[in-house]
Amino acid sequence: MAEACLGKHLVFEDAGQVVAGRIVEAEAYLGPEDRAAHSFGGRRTDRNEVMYGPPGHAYVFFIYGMHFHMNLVTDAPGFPSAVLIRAVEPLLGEEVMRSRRGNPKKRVLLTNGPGKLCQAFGIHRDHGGYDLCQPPLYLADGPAPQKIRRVPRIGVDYAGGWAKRLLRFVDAESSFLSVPPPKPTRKRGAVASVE
DNA sequence: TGAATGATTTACT
DNA sequence: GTAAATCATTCAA
Repeated sequence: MAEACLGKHLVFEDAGQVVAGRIVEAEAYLGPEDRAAHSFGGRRTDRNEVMYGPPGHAYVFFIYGMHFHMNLVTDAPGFPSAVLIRAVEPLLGEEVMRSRRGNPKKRVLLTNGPGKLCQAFGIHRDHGGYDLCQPPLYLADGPAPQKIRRVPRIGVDYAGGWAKRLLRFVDAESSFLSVPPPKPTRKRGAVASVE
């Protein structure tokens, strides 16, 4: 599921401005069993409520007092799994992104991180729960990456054994990744078939 | 009612 | 490389 998100185009129409990006990095969060997920333990709260709803919706949350993250709810109602969008490549509205991000010198700094891309897209708390199948926030088909790499997730070391799981999917050829892949290993698959 | 913490980013040493 | 910024949500009392 998370793998299928790579290459898709994330489009957001807001205030007459249209911004779009190609997803190059995503992480899977697997419901009640995943210690790194907000839905761990089956706790159903106001914040993660949307993860328990139908798939295809946006789960946006505020973290660290200053950043937003965007997820795609991926599983059936009642099972809280989601895919975190960690990085995209700018396609449309790059100037809008640039102004929102404070005119960074390097184009890559616009969207190479979860908090960065949300700021660039202008996504915030109020967009949580949006249906991603229709405007103003939606996904469109795009070319799949030629080389997809599975690597451990980022920033979830506290998750015990789950931190080692290869639940992060990246476009190996993209230069917009939030963190460069650890090793140029070419071996993939052969790990937990969880998705 | 109060304290702890996080799916991060940025700046500074 | 290390530390600070900063607040909604969560856990404890």
